[in-house]
Amino acid sequence: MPETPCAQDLSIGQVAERTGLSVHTLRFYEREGILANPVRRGPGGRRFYNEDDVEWLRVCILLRASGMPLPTIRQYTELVRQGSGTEEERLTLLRRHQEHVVAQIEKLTQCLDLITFKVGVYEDHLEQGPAGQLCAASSLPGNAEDD
Amino acid sequence: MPETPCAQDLSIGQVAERTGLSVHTLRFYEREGILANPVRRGPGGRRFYNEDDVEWLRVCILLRASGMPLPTIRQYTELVRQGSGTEEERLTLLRRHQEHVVAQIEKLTQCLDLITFKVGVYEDHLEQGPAGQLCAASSLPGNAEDD
DNA sequence: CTAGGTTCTAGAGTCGGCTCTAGGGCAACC
DNA sequence: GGTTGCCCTAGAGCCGACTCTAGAACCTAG
Repeated sequence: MPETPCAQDLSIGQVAERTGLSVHTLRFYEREGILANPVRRGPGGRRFYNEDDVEWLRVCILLRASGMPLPTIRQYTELVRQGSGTEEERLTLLRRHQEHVVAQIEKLTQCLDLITFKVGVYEDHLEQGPAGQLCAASSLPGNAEDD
Repeated sequence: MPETPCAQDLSIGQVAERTGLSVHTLRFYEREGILANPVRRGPGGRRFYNEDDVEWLRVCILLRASGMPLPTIRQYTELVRQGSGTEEERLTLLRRHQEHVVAQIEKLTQCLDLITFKVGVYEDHLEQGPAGQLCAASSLPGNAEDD
């Protein structure tokens, strides 16, 4: 049922601009059930969004950015769509993801430590023997890496 | 030129065990040029690895885990294979990745903040109205999310 | 001597997450 | 009335990183 678009309605292109997603991705997300409210359609079947949709998308983008897979986002979206009564489940889902993100940060911090260590090693190495290979045997055996 | 395997040589299966990669992935990584030294072959064309290879793989796994794409790992591997003289390039590559990881951690920390906030909101909500929906209008309009 | 386990190669398949194409509609401007 | 520009659908294509299959060789134990 195509409604008359009102002032604050946004076209898919405008939403793309505001969210940084492509129009392709917006349609794709819709197919994937990632939109909290069903998209209204204007004449000619054109989608209309509002600011709430944009807000919701921003949340989804953030969830994606933190590694939540689309199926999980859909699950969360469905819970929200079902309205009150699903709060506990939403909480559970968010908590699980929270743990996931914490774990990711820990892992990355670990990696960062090693990378930073390696960077340090190379910096020292380049400071000490800047031009040629003065001390040839210092770090040869294949990988100077392994310590 | 199949060499005689010596005591510390490891089969692909043993390396898989030690690294947590599958044998498939090990062969795949080899094809992708991710191994610092060329894999030696025993009779029947069987691969033999040593502890250094395992160490190198562990580094690669860590780089992967921190989001370095395989082509970049290959690039790094090639620099290492080329030996001394490429230290500056390796440093540049590692520094770039370092920045990347730092940015990732920042992003994730941002996401975590929002998720934690949301978790808090739901916790409060569930504490206040635990059983039924006593305060029906408190968070209805589609997404209780948008603030 | 056979059965089971490990390995080999080349190449196909999978999965997640987009991204793009073809083919068409509608509206506005020149 | 043609051109430009945004929009539509259905479906194909792509990319990264694996993951698996088929068919065959080898080694070891029973």
